[in-house]
Amino acid sequence: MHAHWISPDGISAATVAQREIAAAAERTDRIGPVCLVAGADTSMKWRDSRGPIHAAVAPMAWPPGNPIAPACATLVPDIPYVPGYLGFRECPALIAAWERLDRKPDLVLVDGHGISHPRRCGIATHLGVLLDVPTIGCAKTILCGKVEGELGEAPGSLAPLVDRGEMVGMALRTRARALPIYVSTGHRVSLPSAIDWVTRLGDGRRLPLPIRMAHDAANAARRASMDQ
DNA sequence: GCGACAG
DNA sequence: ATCTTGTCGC
Repeated sequence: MHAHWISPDGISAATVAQREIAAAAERTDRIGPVCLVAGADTSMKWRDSRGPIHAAVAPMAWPPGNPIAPACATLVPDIPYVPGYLGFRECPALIAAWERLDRKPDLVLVDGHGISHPRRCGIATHLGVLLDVPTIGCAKTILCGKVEGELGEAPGSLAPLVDRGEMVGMALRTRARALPIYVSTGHRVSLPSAIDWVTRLGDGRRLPLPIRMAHDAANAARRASMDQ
């Protein structure tokens, strides 16, 4: 692990780091028993790309059981949002939240892409490699590639997401009459397993439950810090 | 050079 | 990502 995987010195160093992280990422299953599965997301003020980032990691017992408190952290990012480099902006805050957890989750669903990224290094892959934890990417829109064929209308329908001849993820219809989400391998989880987990963790909404819990917790942290 | 561009 | 209320439809 290298310092420039977290804070590279400039855009070209960041690009080099992403290629190294992508090479270190594992696309096959290396998951232990899953007792705790988490969602990870961030929240920030409107039109304030340099303002503080509020990150949350929200664990849930698996199989579902007693509620578990999410962990949050707030950090001012070094860089504004640049498409393709989200991991450098948001991973530090997410890692700070992760370190506040009493029990570390066995699997993390991240809001954003895994390997469905121009250099196969989306935020789910970035975070997974930095923490050496199994991760899955769940994105609401495409960053690169295109959906091959027609996606069915029924919940559970799948269609490959292909970039430069490589299948990098799947479009998944999680809910009737809703746009699909794009599921990809982050780290240490195969694509079929990723689809299985996202399906199992779905509860009739577009995004899987752990990601929504993290989204809500990050928003609550931001609001608490704002009106005060 | 042009267009596209997660959160 | 985020602002903001109601309103319409299943």
